[in-house]
Amino acid sequence: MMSEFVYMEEDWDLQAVVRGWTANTEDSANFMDNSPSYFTSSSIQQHDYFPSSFKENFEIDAVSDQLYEPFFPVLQPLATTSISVPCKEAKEPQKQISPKLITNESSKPTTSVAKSRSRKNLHKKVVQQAAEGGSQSDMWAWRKYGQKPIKGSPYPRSYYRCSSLKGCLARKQVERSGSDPTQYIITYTAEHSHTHPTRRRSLPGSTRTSKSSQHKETNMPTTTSTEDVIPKLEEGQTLIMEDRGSDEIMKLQDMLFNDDLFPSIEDFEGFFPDQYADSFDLLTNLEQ
DNA sequence: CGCGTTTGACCCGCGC
DNA sequence: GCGCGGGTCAAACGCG
Repeated sequence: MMSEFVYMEEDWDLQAVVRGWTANTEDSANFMDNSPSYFTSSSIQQHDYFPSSFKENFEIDAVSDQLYEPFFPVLQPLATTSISVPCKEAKEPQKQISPKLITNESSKPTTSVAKSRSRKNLHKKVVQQAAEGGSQSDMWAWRKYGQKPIKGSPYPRSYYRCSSLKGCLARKQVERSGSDPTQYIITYTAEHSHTHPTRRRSLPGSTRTSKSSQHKETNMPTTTSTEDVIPKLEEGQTLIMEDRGSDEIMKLQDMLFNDDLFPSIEDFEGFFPDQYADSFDLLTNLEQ
């Protein structure tokens, strides 16, 4: 599976193509061989897009780093051959949106339709190209709010908004590539105004999956899949994810993004008993 | 009942 | 000012 990320700036000019998440790239090979150096507590701490509870849980020690490292998106400086990503916002201090502020804003009644329909304040734009079924969805919950035929394209464009939190400005557009109908262009605009939604592991009725949740044109589910997590890409960073198969990822992400239920050693032991046997033993001994 | 999609209407930015 | 194209709204409806 291969996907491409295209990071676009505020003026919508194409800035860079960031390749990610193919298991065949040299970076991915290095990632597998030298994983401890790729994912450390400090590296987690550097990136604000990890939910706070996530960071707290993972600021443990090197042993736990080794235990968890394969499951998460890894950000690293671009290789010298990669295209740099000019980013105005990156040169300015990080503007953190407080959840309280968002809540207040979203609670305001939408008295002005024109204001809510402003299209010039979406700022960042991340475009992902994925093969059919290759990027079925992400960990966010999306709700379709429109579909429009696009001039020059035989395929319509579907519009989605984040349904995890009222007032979240995150948007997502999905359209089939005109040049290659097997490819889908997924465009993310704006950013989530909240941390990742808490997800319970396979609670009956906790996740809605129905036939109606499939795109009519794209035949891609809009919620609850796992294969791509799109964090906020900053200047000079590359997202690399390892494809472990949807079932494993679903289970792992269910555990790892759950604010209330931190996985136990036993949870992980079932997933990678051989690869991490030593680490499990070590961690178990430390706890005793 | 809550949450999802569908779809026609509406709104806005932009080019002419 | 006008028309076009794209983005959003919101009512209607479906599903579990």
